[in-house]
Amino acid sequence: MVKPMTDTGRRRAGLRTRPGPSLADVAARAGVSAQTVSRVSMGTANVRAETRARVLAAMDELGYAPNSAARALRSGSYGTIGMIAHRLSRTGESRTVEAVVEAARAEGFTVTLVDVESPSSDDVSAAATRLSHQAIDGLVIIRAETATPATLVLPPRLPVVVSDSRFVGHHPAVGADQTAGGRAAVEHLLGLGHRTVHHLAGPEDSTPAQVRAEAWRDALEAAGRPVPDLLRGDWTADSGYALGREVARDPDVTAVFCANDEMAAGLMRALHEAGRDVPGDVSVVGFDDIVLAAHLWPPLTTVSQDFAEIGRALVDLLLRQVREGTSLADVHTLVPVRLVVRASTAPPAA
Amino acid sequence: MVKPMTDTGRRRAGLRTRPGPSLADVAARAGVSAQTVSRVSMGTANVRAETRARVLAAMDELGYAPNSAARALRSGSYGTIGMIAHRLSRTGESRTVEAVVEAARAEGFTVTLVDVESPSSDDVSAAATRLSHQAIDGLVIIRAETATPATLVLPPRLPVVVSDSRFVGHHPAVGADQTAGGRAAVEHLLGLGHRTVHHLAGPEDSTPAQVRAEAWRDALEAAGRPVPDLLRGDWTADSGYALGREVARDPDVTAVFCANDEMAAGLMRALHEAGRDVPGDVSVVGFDDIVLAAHLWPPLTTVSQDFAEIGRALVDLLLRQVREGTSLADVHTLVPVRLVVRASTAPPAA
DNA sequence: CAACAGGATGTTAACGTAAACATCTGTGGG
DNA sequence: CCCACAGATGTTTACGTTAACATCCTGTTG
Repeated sequence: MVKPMTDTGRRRAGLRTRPGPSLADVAARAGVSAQTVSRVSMGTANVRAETRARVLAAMDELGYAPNSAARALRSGSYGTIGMIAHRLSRTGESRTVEAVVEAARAEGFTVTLVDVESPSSDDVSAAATRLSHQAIDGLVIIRAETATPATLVLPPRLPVVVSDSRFVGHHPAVGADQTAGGRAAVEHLLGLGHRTVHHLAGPEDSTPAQVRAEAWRDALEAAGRPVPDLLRGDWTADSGYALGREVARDPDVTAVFCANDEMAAGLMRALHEAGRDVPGDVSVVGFDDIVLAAHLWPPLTTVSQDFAEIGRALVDLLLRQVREGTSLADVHTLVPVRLVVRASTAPPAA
Repeated sequence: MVKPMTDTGRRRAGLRTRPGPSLADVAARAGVSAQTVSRVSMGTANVRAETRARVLAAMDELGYAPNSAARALRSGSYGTIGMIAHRLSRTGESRTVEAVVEAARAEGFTVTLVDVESPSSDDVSAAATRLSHQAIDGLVIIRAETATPATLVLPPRLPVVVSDSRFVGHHPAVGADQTAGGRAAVEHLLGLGHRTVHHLAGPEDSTPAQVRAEAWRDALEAAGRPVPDLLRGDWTADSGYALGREVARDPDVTAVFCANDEMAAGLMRALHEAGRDVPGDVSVVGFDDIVLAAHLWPPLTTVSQDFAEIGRALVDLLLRQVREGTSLADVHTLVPVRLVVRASTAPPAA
């Protein structure tokens, strides 16, 4: 019986594969066995220098690239992390994505990205299932805002981390210390002499928005100050602008803590248009420290989150699970935040 | 000879695989052949409804998830696009990434992301090689700014698109019509009555920066206006601020076209600080239409790029190559831009 | 009633790789 | 001088899947 050839020409036509040369092709050209080529390809075992050179030359001539599917099938590891995000061009999201990609690269992993229409359990669950059909070793979920631990269904046996503290106890989580950030913002404004602080909040169904609002309320109550009605925004500068027009009409408002920088920008624009001075008439604090925060007018006092650290922590927590085969469901990493004081806050007018 | 078992227990220990049940396990449980399970899994061929139900039940009980490595090895397609980007939390980058992910999803593809330290040929080439070792069907390169067609080495046989018009003729490219955008910005300012327009440019080694600067120069020359010295920034708001302090001292400057919105924000801040009114004393135009552009003070007139369309075009061009096995090296898709006039531009003071 | 069509299902083989084991080569010590 | 040993290399096999082909069954039709 003829031994089946493995040369490049004989590939089946129907496959829309990209039919590069295989180990066997390189082996034939270099006059060695496929296993030796594999060893050179992985850079592992003992191969004579001259043999290695011959194999490398053959690889080069044939334009050999290892077939990752076969390699993964054989080795059981893909070198890839899956990541689910929602509206990933937003500041926090894109910076977290960047940080995770960066941290993953440092560990030799690449990142496969999926964005979901909505941060609901259904959409996130579906995305997770879809990703688990791809080649991934683990899964990072960025801010599954409206999903809950009870309704979020994840593929079995797949290591997961979530950047949402609500999932503590269900999945390992990493998050910025939003509570400390909110408290710091409020205390900074009270420390300047403001009687109380208003809050421009994010959407009701968002966990970070809830946490920041709670921190605001707690800090006011702890200081024995009156707690004004909360202003409900939706993260966008537009909503900040709309609510800012109301704020501008209310002379009682001297200090506003905004749940993110974009709403703060909208708010400040509304104040400018109404002829109210920032920080002369109204002090404004944001949250996120977006790139432009320092160059808004006036430069915005805000709470800075260390996205790089969050990314590293997410990847670290995930890869520990991937490598050890364990689950770290009860681990919760809290990354500190930092209040950056700029020119948008000042003592209230006498 | 005993037929080798394929049950879940007998897996080798050394492999850090995630040893889910296989087709064979499901088949055994459902009392059918592996092939039938495969058919159900793919949803393709004719399977009796009752059999299908039994197989689905077995899958469910065992928590079966298809092994994508094996599937890809067999079928030759991964359902994944590779993407290389630089500093991907920047506005243009993150919005392009989002658009590509979105467009890819619509085609049933996921996206594997790699960011590079620098947009140089070396780094991009290395990233491409690294990605080609991963499971990808094609490659999208976002703004390989300092790389050149001559020095950029890509894996053979891998379909590629580049969002950089310099690569036309070498690789299929998609880009916004930056020239038209720059021209529109300058003509808008001249149309308001300004004698000439200054330009705050991006870094020298960036193609988009070059193209925008060229468009600025051409538009001025076409109108027979003097061409002032170009102000060289680096995309950051900080550089815009630094150059803005000089601009603020020069009463001849009445109109500035900035190569991106962030530099425009820095510039406007410097003008505010110097007591120069925008647009009363100086008109400012940006480029990109970032989310905050409408809420800067004053709201920024800028050139809006259709990132969603760019993403769609990139994915379309790439998948056509993946599916047809052809290269479309000479295709160049130019996506139109749109000038958005807001409050940062006005006729010059009398 | 027999042959047949056509759908449902099973069997075989191969995708490219890497682990495990087998074999070969040269070297040094007894 | 021979054998033990170690390093280099080859051979075999299995990873989980799907294409191709083979087979089986059911109902229909001449």
